[in-house]
Amino acid sequence: MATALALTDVSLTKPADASGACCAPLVREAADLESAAEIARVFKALSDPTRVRLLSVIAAHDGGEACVCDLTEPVGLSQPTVSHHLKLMVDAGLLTRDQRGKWAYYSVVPGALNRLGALLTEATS
Amino acid sequence: MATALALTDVSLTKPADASGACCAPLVREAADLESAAEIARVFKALSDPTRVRLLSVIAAHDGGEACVCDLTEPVGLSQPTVSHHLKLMVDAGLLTRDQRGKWAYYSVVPGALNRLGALLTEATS
DNA sequence: TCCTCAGATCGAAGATTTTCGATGCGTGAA
DNA sequence: TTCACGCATCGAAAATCTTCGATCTGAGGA
Repeated sequence: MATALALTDVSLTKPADASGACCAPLVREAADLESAAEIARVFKALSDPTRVRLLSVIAAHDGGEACVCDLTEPVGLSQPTVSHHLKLMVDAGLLTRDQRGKWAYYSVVPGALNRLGALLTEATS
Repeated sequence: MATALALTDVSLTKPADASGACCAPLVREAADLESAAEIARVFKALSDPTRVRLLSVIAAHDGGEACVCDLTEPVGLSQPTVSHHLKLMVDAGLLTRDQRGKWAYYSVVPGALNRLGALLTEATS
């Protein structure tokens, strides 16, 4: 299985300029099996309170990035658990990991949340 | 516990016209424990491929609504399983249920997906 | 080289989810 | 009233997820 199914894959599955330009991709037509699974995988990355907090803390952190040591205390979980959640979000294409020296810095993938939100939001203003 | 935590609750938690008007609510500041749990609960409703398909099929169906008998065949699962998934989405505030005669018609809550998408999308065009 | 530290990985325990067949409930028709 | 139908609910089995302590790896300093 592919380990790095980024959000770009989801948006590429259903071009925004398809037939009807009325609704959000999810609403426009019945999603096929494959794209439904891709979409669900990304939403699953945000389906846990701990991961929502991690994403939020990272984004609000200084410079838009944070290392694991910055994250264990805010969420009150062990280091292996935090590492596990971060890996899930990296695999989902929501976060990137950058190793600098002894530290691993995580940051939100630019545009990832926007692309995910566009799946849900109608095109009509 | 409250069974009907609709999406409106989520958006009310963090008013869009807060301090900084730069980013999406999720990114603006560290989400507290309570709102993170609320947000995750709604995303969890979309974290299963079957539920993504159900939502999509319902929205694309004639009149924007569908009964359970219309949904079992597209997703290829048993009637109790489909009923279970639909109940989860109703509880999450994504669907409404309308019983008419012997049939129960499900439809997407107007604006629910838009509000959810607004959580992810930056305010700046 | 050796030690320390940050973080990933490895089992494993417990909780949650997904799914089904069986059954109960309410509606409308006979 | 009785029957058939649509759907919800009820266990229960299997799969998946969350979490942890223990351990491994890799980088930097002494």
